[in-house]
Amino acid sequence: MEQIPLAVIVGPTGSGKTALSVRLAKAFGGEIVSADSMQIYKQMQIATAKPTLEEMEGVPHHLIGFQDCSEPFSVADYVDMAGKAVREIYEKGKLPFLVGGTGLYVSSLVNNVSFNEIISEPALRAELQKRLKLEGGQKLLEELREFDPETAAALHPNNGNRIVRAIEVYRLTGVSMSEHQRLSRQKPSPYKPCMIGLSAKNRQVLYDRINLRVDLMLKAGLLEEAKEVLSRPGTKTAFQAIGYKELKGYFDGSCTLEEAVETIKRETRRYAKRQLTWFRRDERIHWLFLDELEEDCLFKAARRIIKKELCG
RNA sequence: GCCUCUGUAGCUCAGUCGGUAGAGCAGAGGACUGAAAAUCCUCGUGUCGAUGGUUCGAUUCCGUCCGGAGGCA
Repeated sequence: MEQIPLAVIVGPTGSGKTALSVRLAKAFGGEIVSADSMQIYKQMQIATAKPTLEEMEGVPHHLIGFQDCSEPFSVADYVDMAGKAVREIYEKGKLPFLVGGTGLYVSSLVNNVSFNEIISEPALRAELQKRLKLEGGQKLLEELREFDPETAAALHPNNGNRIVRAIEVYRLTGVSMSEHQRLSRQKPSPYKPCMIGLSAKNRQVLYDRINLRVDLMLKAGLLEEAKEVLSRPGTKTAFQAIGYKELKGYFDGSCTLEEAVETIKRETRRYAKRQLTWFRRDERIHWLFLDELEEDCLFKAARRIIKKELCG
């Protein structure tokens, strides 16, 4: 089976993925498919650092700003949509670029995890959540152990969400979570990925960029955007975005603007750290460091890697 | 000039009735399959301001010096 070449650019927030990927896409005649769980929303621009039209420089971008905050969205939807987008780009004779910082989305697509059946039931989940609150994680974890010892062994009693989900899966399908995971990895990936990771050797360099970017977001009108987003209905998922919920305290007077901004910066830094943890374990990634190479060299190095792996 | 308080982890501070010390925050590492910017786990050695003295032994007691805060003049 013919494999679809796929250039993948990952890295923590604030590492400069957008600028680099646009430049690469122009050099290769490519199009960009975003792998970002928050840039999908229509109403969220500034806080998600969504690329503007100018920043896109005419390069077509997919899966950005198409979803309403009040509509649910999941990895399964993502893999489905992104897979289609990648194939279309490829069939047009262009090189698809997968660019983003949501590790789960990237790996699910690249490794072709299949989420075929619809297995989610809000009522059941709500019931399990209620039980989690009343009976505690330990109790549910022991229940899970009876039909899925493998997943139970990997979960901590405090990680309620995962326990609930694992029980939900079994109740709805009669198949355990661990078995589902095995089945979802059966099909070989149709992609031939070339993965590039953008980061900084010195963590502080990345943190300085993040702090600066948050300040710029404020100047760009983050407060107004936050008021607007917070006043509308939104799903739990959409409201997880960093940059809005942290400002609630300022709006209702329980903290100063300065304190709220510090929280945004700190949460963003922690998020970047978690992203690094996620990406570091993928050995296919070629890492480039923005505090080691000038922007031009970074671009050339990335171009060389992609040429070698995808065009050679 | 005198008096009082104070100096302990990156920060804020506990504490050791003399046997070289621990919380919160910050930070670091990790996990991750339908909420993932979420959720969760693990991690604390630092000339206890400097220097003399007492002591088997001082971060702890005493003296001196150097920072910092306040009070009286």
